[in-house]
Amino acid sequence: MAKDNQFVNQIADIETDFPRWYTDVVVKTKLVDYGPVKGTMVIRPYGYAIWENIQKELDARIKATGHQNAYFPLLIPYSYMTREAEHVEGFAPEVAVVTVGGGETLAEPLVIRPTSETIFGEMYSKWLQSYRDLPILINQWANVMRWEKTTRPFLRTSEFLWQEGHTAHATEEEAMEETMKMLGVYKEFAETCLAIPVFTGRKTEKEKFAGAVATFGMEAMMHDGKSLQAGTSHYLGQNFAKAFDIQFLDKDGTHKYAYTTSWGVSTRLIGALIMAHGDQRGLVLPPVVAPVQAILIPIAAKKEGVLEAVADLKAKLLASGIRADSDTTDNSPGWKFNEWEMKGVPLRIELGPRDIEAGKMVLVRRDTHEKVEAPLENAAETVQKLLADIQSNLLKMARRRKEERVVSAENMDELLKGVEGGNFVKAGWCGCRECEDKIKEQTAATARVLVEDECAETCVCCGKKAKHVVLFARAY
RNA sequence: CGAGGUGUAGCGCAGUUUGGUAGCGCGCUUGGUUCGGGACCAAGAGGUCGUGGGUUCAAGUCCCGUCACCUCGACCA
Repeated sequence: MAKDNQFVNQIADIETDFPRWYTDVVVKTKLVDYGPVKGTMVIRPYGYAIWENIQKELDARIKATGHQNAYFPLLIPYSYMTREAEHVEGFAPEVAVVTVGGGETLAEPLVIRPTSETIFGEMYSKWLQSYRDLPILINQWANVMRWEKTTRPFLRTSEFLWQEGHTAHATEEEAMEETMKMLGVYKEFAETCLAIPVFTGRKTEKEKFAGAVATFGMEAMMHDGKSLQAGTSHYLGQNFAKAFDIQFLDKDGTHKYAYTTSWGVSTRLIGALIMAHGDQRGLVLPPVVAPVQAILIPIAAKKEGVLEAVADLKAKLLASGIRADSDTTDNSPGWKFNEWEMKGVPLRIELGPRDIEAGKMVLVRRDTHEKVEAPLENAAETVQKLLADIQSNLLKMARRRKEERVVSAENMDELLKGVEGGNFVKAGWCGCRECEDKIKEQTAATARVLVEDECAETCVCCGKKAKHVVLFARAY
């Protein structure tokens, strides 16, 4: 028991000190380390492997919906930023600007992209001639930089990795369809791969992307009941088309502005993963994106045949596509159990002399801590099945939490009580900015998304007739 | 940008009140014994005390400046 406490003390308490728990976990599990420049992070191999798995799964979905990958430049002429009024207003305060190159002051300053609508817009206006050229469906995987005031690894860093899709369409309907389609892709991806159920919906004017006509977001509930915006999809209308002259000659012989969209998810998803599934022992990674799906721990490794059996089993698992690894260091088994649990590996396999003699292995699930024995024969199938079960169980548990922690509020007291209890709160809203601001001021909760197909009588704040039902929550 | 906090060995910290040869735990290296929930023994390596100046016979410690990072707020994927 004493040793148990010693272990627990290595990470802050998840219930009472969640922020500290988060930073403890990301650093101790070697997902990330702080960079020398404020707000920057080094994504270490273990963390980057998660990102690669996210990329692999999401990229396949982006391509399956007809998009192609490309790469646009990091540096954007400052003047591009100023062409769309709302866009520059939103992003100017947080761009990093390059003013010197090769030792000389530049004629025009360059911004390090905070997002790429402007340079995509500029290029699309060059490339687009005819309605036959539409739609243009391009995605890029890139880094972007935003000079954030306060930062936390994965959740908010000055530089982060993401994918940004930028599309151009002939009609409003098509562009809107694209916007919703990609929001749907994100939702399916989050649930299937990350085991994170999400709320999706339209954002309020205040929370909208700078320069968009409408922004749709997906919000995920974290362990502490706060919300994390895990992805967004924007319908840009003709705002950027007009600012960048993205025109085409239509069938009817007239020039028309295109309708554009943009959508993105970032390395913040890794933060979502950590905060949605983690527990007191550390990370809990869904098998689909876990860098190591099964960790093999030899017991009494120096006894004859143990290491050979471990290597043998590992090879078998690898051969059937399971991301298996073995820990053959000199640390004690107990040390390894705790270490790999903290690192969130979905499945641990113990193999010792007694098991080998009996032709079996011991399997321990990270999600339930359930310990089972299984024959070494057909080990790969057993492991595959367990991994699939862990994946679906994580989603099930997250879904249950998500459903249990949505409450309704009729007035400000109920709204405050709701969010203080770590809930998402549904409430009526009159639609005015004053009420939205007042709610934030009094409850620290913001409008996450507008809820469709639900009605409310009155605004939770002013009591006037409600226009929308809004999902309120405190957010990261 | 506002409010707090912290900079001493790879990591976590003590030492600063009251100035007097740089310490502890973990980790690391070597050898040995161990191994089914964070093992143990022995011997080692490792620090211009964030940085610049000042006071002093003497500064990790006192004074002035400065930089960085962390946390919390206002802004954001």
